[in-house]
Amino acid sequence: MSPKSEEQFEAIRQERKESLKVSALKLFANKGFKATSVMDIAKDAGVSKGLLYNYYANKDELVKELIITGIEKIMGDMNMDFSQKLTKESFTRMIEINFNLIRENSDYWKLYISVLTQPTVTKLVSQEIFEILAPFFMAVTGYYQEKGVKNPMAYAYLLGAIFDGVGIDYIFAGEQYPLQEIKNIIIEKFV
Amino acid sequence: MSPKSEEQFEAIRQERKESLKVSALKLFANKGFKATSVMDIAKDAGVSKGLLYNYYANKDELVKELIITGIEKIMGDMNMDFSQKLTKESFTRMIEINFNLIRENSDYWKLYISVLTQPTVTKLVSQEIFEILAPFFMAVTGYYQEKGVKNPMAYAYLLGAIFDGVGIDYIFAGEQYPLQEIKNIIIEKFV
DNA sequence: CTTTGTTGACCAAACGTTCAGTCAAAAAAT
DNA sequence: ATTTTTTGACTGAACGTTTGGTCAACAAAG
Repeated sequence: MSPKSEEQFEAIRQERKESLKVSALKLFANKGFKATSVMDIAKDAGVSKGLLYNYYANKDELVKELIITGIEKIMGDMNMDFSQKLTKESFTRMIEINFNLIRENSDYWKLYISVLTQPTVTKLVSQEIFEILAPFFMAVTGYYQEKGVKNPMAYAYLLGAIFDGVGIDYIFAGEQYPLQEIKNIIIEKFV
Repeated sequence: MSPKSEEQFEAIRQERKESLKVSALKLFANKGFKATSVMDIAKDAGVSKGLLYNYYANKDELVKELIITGIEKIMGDMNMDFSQKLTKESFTRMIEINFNLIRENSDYWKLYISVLTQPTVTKLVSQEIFEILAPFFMAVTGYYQEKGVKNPMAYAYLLGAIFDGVGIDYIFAGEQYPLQEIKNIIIEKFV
């Protein structure tokens, strides 16, 4: 019936979409959303400008998908079980994994931070980000509640802010930034 | 010799430049550098596009001046005397002033953060920012050295990261963000 | 008149987006 | 085997806008 099987076409499409996403992530993270043109992305992925519009309705939808799958990936890598309470050990492990992510997955971090900053992009995804991060936030709050601190929610907010701040400064300062030492201080003070 | 005294002209020029800076700051902070057009700025300031180029060589120079005078203003408002050692009291006061700045001067913060993020803009001012922040960083490091912690420099970096992270999250979350409570935790843990 | 602030029409370049048309590959027909 | 037909991924020229930046001309004021 058809010249190629649907599975073959699907495979080709997934490959191309992935290739476009890889290029777009790299460029958005290192040049910024507005500063990256659709042509830049297509060139980097080795395809024509038109093909990008076969796979994504527009530039906005592309960045939206990038951010959401990015955060989901990071949350997945963090490998936390939100259904049960955090222990000292799992909490420490979570912090350590997060610091590894900052170093190893810095492009995702750059994109995520630039989203928090650039209001044009924020509008597109703020609700989704909030929903994805909610369980994480709840778990951390629960941990501090258990610990009996005065203001568990503020602690959770603060920890999130620290991750954001360390990430942004690491991006800015580069390899010389003392990630290890800072991680140790945080574990000492906040576990 | 001149139809108006040089002082009069200078006053007019300073007024216009200031007006353009106010508009540019507002728009850069809330729309982003790339997303804000020169026309946007001129309209907001109530002047023509051409006049902007009478006062600033180009868009880059405008944002550069904004960022540098902005950080200098914040550092000035922080009112720290770097020539002498920080005490528990002055250190606490510094943290409190910084938190006030986050709330009261959020446009400067947004711009500063977006600079750290957007590589196009970063290149323009990274050296200057580094130089302006250096004394602050040294003083904080000295404080922790005096305190006898294991890694004073890492503490200074961490405190800087916390300011950045709290600032960015406050911008993102808005008025509901528990700035006060977080400030108290920081003072409790880091003074 | 001279000087200086100010304007807005103007420009080339770059932008996101569209779409008529091309092409290799596979199925169907011969 | 060979030819024909059908498919959908893929291209790139073209479109309408918008951009950062220029400049000749004008306004205002001594």
